[in-house]
Amino acid sequence: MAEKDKTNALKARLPRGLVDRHAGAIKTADRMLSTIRGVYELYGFEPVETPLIEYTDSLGKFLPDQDRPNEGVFSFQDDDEQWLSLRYDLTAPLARYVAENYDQLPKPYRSYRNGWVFRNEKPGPGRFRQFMQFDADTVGSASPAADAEMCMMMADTIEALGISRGDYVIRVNNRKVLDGVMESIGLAGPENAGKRLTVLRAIDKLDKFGPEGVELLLGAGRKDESGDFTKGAGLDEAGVATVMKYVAAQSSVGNEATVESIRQNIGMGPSGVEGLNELDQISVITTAAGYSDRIKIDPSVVRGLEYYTGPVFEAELLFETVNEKGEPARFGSVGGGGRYDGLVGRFRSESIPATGFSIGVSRLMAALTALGKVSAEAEIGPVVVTIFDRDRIGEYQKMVTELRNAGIRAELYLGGSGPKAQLKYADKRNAPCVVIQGGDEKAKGVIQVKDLALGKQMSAEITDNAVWREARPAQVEVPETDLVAAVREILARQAG
RNA sequence: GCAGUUGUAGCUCAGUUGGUUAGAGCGUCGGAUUGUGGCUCCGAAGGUCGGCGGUUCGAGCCCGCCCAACUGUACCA
Repeated sequence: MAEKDKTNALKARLPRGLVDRHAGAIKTADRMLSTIRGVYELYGFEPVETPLIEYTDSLGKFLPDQDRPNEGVFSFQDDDEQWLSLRYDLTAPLARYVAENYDQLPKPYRSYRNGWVFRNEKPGPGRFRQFMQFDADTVGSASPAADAEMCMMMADTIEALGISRGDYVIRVNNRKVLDGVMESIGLAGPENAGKRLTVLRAIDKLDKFGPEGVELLLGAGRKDESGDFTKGAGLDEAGVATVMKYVAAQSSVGNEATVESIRQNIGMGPSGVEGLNELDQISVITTAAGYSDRIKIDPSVVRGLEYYTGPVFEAELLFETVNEKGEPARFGSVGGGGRYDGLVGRFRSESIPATGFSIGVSRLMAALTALGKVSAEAEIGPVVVTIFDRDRIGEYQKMVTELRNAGIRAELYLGGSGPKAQLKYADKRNAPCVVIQGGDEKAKGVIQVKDLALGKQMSAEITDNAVWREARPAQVEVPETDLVAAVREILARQAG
């Protein structure tokens, strides 16, 4: 049975839509999170954390049906048969938390939190089944000032992360205005709910397909590039014209002009007018605060279709980059949010207004990496102490401990290979230097310290291997007692 | 879900009208150099050709079904 049965070996594989994170990505993300946290704290928000698992009904999902219990969310049954789910966003759990602790919390309650969320959907480029969000919410304020603050905080956060003004925009709209447009084309009432949804989705596609695509989706339908056909909303000509006019209402002059243009061009009922008034107020507040160049009212913003009840907003990156394959890629939306006045109220007899937004940390990080705003380069590894005489392993460990006590990252080579492999290992670890003490050095009471970065530079000029080995480039011999000092010198040289 | 494309070594890919033992580059490991990361040279390991069935004297190649991945689209609470 000496031979391993390869055909039965377990295949190491990661489920689709999930990723492993290496050291560099973790450190980069930590720095980002800390930057975001700083902005939220500055605005006066305080942290709160809820678990990854909630009762399924708390998340707003009906009981999973028995055939496909995991449609959209990852769900499972507790031992008391109650359905639990992995959270798919941070808003629904917050609503549950606020409702459950309502009496103790200050109102309005302003909080932030970050964490992993899970969606059981088909993954795609920039779309994962586990990803991180960083949310902030104000619960208990119905004022458009709360919505305006969210927009401004989003803008500040994006800039704090190193994205320049002009490379992003916060687009703002209002669900009540969209409802008003629906009414004006005769799609009011419950019997038109399905059609309204189709129209809203068509509007939402403006930045993806352009006006032509939206027009097709409002009418008969649209064929995608694989030849598959998407059925349209089937509006009549007048309806299509009204919606297209609405979508085109965004003014380059300014937010007030955009609102005015909608007001003039689309006749809508009281709810739509209320929405426009809210947009006006947001516009006034953000302009007064000096944000009018970054926060734009945009009639085509729709956002997720379920729980938003008023203003909705979306942070979009405007620059283009190329992906690994050299194709042009846009990052698009990296965050969004809106007012959800009904969500907390589901748990209570009273209605509780709330507004908030969410930043897609994973996607934003991809964008920042592409922009070169975060370093993608490997971190400096530890100093590696090599082992040349196996029976003196205690002495090598002592050197490692000495370095650690001096506050220097260091490790003992723990593998079983020879000197060459040990140097290769140190190289792969991106070690700044290695410590070497063979029998010769031991006899003299000295050690060798080799600067790997400098050695790499010097190797470019040495073509003959015998010379390369003989020269022992970038290597210094010092008394054992000078170990820490010699290593420090190399670290200082590399840092400078 | 729907549509299209693609599945050959760890990775990127060749593989002729169906014809013997399926190849290359990179990577990995080892040696030249048993005490030194690079370069060079030499060598080795690594494959049920996505799976099952069919046609055929013979299938990586042809046919059918299935699976998976990718892209688009839909959905995204």
